[in-house]
Amino acid sequence: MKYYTFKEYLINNLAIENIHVDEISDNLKFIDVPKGEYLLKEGDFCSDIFFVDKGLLRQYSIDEKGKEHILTFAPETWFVTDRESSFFAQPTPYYIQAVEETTVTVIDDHLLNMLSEHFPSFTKFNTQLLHSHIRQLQARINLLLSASAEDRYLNFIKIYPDIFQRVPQAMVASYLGITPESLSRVRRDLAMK
Amino acid sequence: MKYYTFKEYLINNLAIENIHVDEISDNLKFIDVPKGEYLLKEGDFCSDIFFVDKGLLRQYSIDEKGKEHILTFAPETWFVTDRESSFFAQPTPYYIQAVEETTVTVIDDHLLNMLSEHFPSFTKFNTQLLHSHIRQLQARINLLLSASAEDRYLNFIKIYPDIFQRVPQAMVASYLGITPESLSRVRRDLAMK
DNA sequence: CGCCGAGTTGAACTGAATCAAGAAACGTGG
DNA sequence: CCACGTTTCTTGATTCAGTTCAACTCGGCG
Repeated sequence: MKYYTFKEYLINNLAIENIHVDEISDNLKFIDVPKGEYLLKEGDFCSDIFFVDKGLLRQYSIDEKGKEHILTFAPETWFVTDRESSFFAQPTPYYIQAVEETTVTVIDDHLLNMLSEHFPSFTKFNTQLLHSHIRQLQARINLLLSASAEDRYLNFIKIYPDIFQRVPQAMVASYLGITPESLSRVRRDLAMK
Repeated sequence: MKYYTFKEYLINNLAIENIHVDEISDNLKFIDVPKGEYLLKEGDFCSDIFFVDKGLLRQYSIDEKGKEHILTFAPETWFVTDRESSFFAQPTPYYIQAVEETTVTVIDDHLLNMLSEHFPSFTKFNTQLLHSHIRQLQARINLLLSASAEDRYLNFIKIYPDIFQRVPQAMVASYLGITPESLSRVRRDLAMK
């Protein structure tokens, strides 16, 4: 499978000339995150945005009973961050962990400013990304408010069929807000129909 | 109680001189929404942002079974919108309705551009608003994934004590993702403790 | 006075959680 | 390439939080 690098992503989405992107290429920082390792832990502050070049991350929290709750899966060409933590000077309540061995491009404040200054379209693009994120979060809240475990599962495999193949089933359950046992039963019951 | 107008809101948040804000004041459009009336209905497209000057709005969806699910309460100084619908050229799945008689300032694309051009700080402010929205949505998802009806209720009255006083209890239940009956019982049980 | 909408209460029901035990799949080293 | 231990998934029995449906109370208002 071929994935976009961050550079290619910029070219495709911002209508920026290859040659101009090269100017920033030298400034790109990458991080390699081995499977199971963390990019961010509860209590950290994060002002960077991470672009996933290869691999798969998950963002999750741990409640008082020690249960994990997955907020986001981030496969290739996705962004993850908890910029909110540094925006509001409050430590993040989330972990960001590599589900598979993962490589990310680090977009720090310096690079962010640089992109905004060099490419007028970038700010607009960034705003659009935020709107898209909001829409997705709202849709998920709506689903959590209205749909059964089964419906949420069906919705998940429809929207993220690839992710379902790449993560343990228990993580999907955690994303859906149900137990691994329940997800197993939901799947069995669907298979029998 | 004294509320900000949109103008005052700008002055307070953007460090803009009063005199400059006057320049845009003439361009402001207001809408009066009587109690129970709609600002937006399922299937509409919305590129405007609404700033609530006075009153209280709710944004909600209706599922296949006819049940309402409240996504947002927007009291004074809050923004509501489903700009996402016009951003992505998909009709909104949500209704925006006045819970009380409400007055909003309409921030349309024209005004938005004007604000961005005149006030460099506006774009940054706008981005920050979006981030704040994201943080709030994530926190809510996290709560829906991890907390019981009782915990969600306690969290709600802690964060929005004023809203709880202003809307029918059934709407709070709908926001929390439980039935009115369940909320009534949760409250009774808490009162007995 | 009587109606009406909002909230409460009760009893039966149900979807999903919990706890505990097995089965299958997986990868690592011999 | 097999054998073993670990992790992942499934299944069953039981419990529980929250739903459903129906009846009732209360306060406001014509």
